[in-house]
Amino acid sequence: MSHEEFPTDAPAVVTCGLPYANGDLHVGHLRTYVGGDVFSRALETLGQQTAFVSGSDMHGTPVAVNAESEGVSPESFALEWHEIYKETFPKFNVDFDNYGHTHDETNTAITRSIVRTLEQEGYVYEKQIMVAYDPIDDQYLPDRYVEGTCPYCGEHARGDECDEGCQRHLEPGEIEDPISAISGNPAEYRERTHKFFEVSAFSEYLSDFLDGLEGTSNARNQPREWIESGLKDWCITRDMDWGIDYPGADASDESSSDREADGSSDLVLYVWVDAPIEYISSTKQYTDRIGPDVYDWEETWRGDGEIVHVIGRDIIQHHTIFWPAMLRGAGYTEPRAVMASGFVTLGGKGFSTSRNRAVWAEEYLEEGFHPDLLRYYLATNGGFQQDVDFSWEKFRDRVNNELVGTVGNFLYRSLLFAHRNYAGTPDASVSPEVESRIEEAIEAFTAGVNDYSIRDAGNAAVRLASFGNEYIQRNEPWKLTDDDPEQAAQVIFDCVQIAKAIAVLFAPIAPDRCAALWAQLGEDGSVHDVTVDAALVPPARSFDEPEELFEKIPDERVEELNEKLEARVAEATDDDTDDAPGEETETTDTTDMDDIEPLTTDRISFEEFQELDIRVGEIVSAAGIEGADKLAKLEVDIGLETRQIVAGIKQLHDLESLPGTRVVIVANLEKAELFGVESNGMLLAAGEKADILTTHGDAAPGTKIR
RNA sequence: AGCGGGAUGGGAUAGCCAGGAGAUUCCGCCGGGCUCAUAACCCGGAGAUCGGUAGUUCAAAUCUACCUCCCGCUACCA
Repeated sequence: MSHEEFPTDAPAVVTCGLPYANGDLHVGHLRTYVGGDVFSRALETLGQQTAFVSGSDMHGTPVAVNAESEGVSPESFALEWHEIYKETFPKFNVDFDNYGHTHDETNTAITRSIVRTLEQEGYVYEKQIMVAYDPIDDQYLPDRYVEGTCPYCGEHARGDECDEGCQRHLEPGEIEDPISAISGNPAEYRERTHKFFEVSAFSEYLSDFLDGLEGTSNARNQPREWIESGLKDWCITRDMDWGIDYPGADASDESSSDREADGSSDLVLYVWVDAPIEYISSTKQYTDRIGPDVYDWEETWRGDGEIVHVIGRDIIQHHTIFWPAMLRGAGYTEPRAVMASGFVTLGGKGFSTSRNRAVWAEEYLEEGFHPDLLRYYLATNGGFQQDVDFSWEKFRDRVNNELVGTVGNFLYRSLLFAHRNYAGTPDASVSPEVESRIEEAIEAFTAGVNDYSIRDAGNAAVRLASFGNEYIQRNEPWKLTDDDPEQAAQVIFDCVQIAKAIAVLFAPIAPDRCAALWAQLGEDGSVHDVTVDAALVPPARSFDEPEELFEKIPDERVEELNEKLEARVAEATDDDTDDAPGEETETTDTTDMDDIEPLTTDRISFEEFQELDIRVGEIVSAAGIEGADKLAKLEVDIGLETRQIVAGIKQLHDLESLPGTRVVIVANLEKAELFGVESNGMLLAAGEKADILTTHGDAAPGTKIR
């Protein structure tokens, strides 16, 4: 299916993946929201009627568990985060037309209505499954509420997946020796009736849907595997209180009070059912607020709307399989595009919230940086689906060279010249050369939007500014004011026209700075209310002395920020060396086996050596990691605790003979995830053959090596 | 392991989907210019056989196959 180019006559909605209400936002998260905001603003600049919505994702086991551990209700726990998000986004000029949350009345009502429709259409069936239950606290234990032993590898595992061991996803009822994660009570299994959504019925539809899906290619390609290998039906209910109650079979259920009625009484909907529905609900709330004559949510979601989902690439499947199947089954409009962003790395490595290795949203602002700078960086640093690396150095370079040097400088030099010599725009009209160059920029901008490339759209303005610098330089108006005043006026008029075009075309990326520029140009109204045509409308006659739009970031600031970050990481790392391990993993390589090569000439200090916590350990168990050629998972007793360590020794040793072997490990190496298995330390071994180091005597496990 | 995304001058990135003059932009480097401008800006130059191998083609960074190395995903985590 091919789509008409933007702008179309239909209303569009741009949605951002819902932030999950249980933690702070960092620069990595911001990428998706900035991306969505830029895209929706750009659509509007093209003249497309657009709603931009999102909301907080309030439900789910993690919220319930975290709330429990803090001793507050899930609702107030999630609402607290919701309020924070709601306040944070505008600070980055991410201006949703509506920002709701999944627990509000609108979402509850629409969710129930959709689920009922799916039932009526015959897409939902019941099935008995085993669910863990805490008989002492009289509580069912879905997902992460239960812990126990993995039936496959014998590791300690969470109810939903073997998070420490083999990484398998566990079906409810599979885990052995279940205990409650909340109370610690031993749990038992009970047979429960759950609801399943017949996703498998949609495989043909979804396959066609993907063929016509626009956006980034990863969103189109990644889910194909699932369809080709056969879609599984989807359990859409959970045994818990926190969530949207599963709508009763009869149409008469109103609130959530009647939950003891029948077999499905305690069931709430799985969070991934009501989360995307918030896109619809949020749009409806927008309509409710401004009136259907301005924006009609039903035309969008039940008519011919242009639905664009902006998400992180980790939730592609939800938006390209489950969600369109639900929409289809319930008779809603299918999405036109899914834009799945790549991740943001920090200095080449993954963000790690537990190690505090992150640049937090609040922190960025507290450091005094303008939000538009970060927007520019995130939006234009690479293709949307590509990973983007953030570092203060790169940030400084791009701000100083591109925003200050190219864009800011062009605007300032032109407008200052215009103001000084003409008190505004000189009397002239745009030259053919500049007019066509601006038209070119508009085309590039439009093409960028239609390619779902916010980078291209953003660069259109920067390129135009670059042309402006070249143009003013080439024409040297400062020489012409005396020799050829008419020509000087012409050149400066052109420059002001370019400045105005930049204001229009760059506004999606830098809304605040472009609004300031617009005002500086003496234009009426808001730059956010105009469309691309305004770029060629003659500029206002008079304006005041301009101000510099962007400021340079001094090198010292970068050093300072890097030091702060390092110090913080060091502190966080120290903290968890000797106690609770953090949950987050880091993408680092521990597989680098030394070749027999030259000696390193760089010397390290004794202090640096002492930072290594090297210990004697004893292998308790060893097993190959399924699917991996070289990796083996080891349990190593290091006295104080038993560590899981992944080592590249699978084919080099007889794993069965390893238990009992005394080994040497680095205990404070940062954690890594190898082949999906967490490695908490490093086994020392020599050379390509991985000759395992041991001790000569019989030092006990845990003995420190120095 | 399967699947997805990468591998392009010193660094970072574009192009590839719609194959065609030895390739974009930013930084860095060398040389020059300008002085309106936030030591900014403009011009010129050096520098890449576009991860490897084999194909298709008159023609491949761009298509196909295989391979290597990174990153990610793999459904009842959100």
